[in-house]
Amino acid sequence: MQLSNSSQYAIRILAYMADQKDSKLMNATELAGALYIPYKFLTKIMTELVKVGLVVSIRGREGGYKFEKKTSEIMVSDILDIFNDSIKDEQCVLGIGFCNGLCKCALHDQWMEPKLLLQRMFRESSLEDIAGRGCKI
Amino acid sequence: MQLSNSSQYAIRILAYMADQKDSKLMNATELAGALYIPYKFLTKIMTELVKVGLVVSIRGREGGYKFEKKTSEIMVSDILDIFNDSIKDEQCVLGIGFCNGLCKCALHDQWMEPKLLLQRMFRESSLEDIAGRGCKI
DNA sequence: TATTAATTCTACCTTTAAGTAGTAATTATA
DNA sequence: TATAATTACTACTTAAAGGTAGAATTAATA
Repeated sequence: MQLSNSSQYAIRILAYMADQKDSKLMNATELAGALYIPYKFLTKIMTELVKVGLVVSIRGREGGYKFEKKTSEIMVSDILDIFNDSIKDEQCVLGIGFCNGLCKCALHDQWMEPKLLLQRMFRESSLEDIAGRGCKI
Repeated sequence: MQLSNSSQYAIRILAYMADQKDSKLMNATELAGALYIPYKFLTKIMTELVKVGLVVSIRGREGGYKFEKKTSEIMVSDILDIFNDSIKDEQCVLGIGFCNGLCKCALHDQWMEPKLLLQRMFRESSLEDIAGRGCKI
């Protein structure tokens, strides 16, 4: 019952970037060092984020990453979607494909409330919202 | 963001068993057939459940499985614990080892509410409670 | 006692997530 | 233009989850 490492890392990276006062370019070495994420794994994740258009990368010397979209427009749920890690409506907590009102799983009703809360939390929290919360790791 | 297959299967198996009116012995073939779970994988899971004392097994002809404890005393959280799938207090949603009041992750506060709901749901739902809910799959 | 139907054990196979390594491509700057 | 610093690409390795196969063990019953 947890997020994948990729999602966790991605959220931490983006929240860290969003927290930088000036929207300066940040490079992989810096991010990996600050966030204790394996460098090579971090660059792999960043490349994903570039591909989906959340951030842009500047290659070459003095290069790095910066946001493509405004941090107020990037929701945590967007990040989870990239790594197939979201909580969609169709997903049954017990893995039953056709769990719905007619034929539902044994936990369907109890699951509904926390599920809705989770969905809301992920969908309504933007990077701007969460940046700067807690410690910077 | 989901339970492991083992946990999902185990919950479905035990809920199904709990739903049988007479607490008769149920064998692996029957359970696998009814619940569309691979037979060999099901027996592997059942052996786990026997080892931790949730069910007893009767070997040999006319054998099968039945509950060791009362279904009102088996909580869903007990099942999740077996497969290292629970939502413990220490677990940070972003995987930070020391996420707590002093140094917390960016999602700490938002995560708190759904987390508590999930914990409560798992901890307070017994097999007796959920048996017979929804369809029998 | 032999047979049969059941669980259990051991070992293996497959797939996926997680992480690593090396090199190519790019670009600012000296 | 050469160099150094950066991201991107390709391919590999490792570990864990998920699942399979077959033989051993157990016990009821004919």
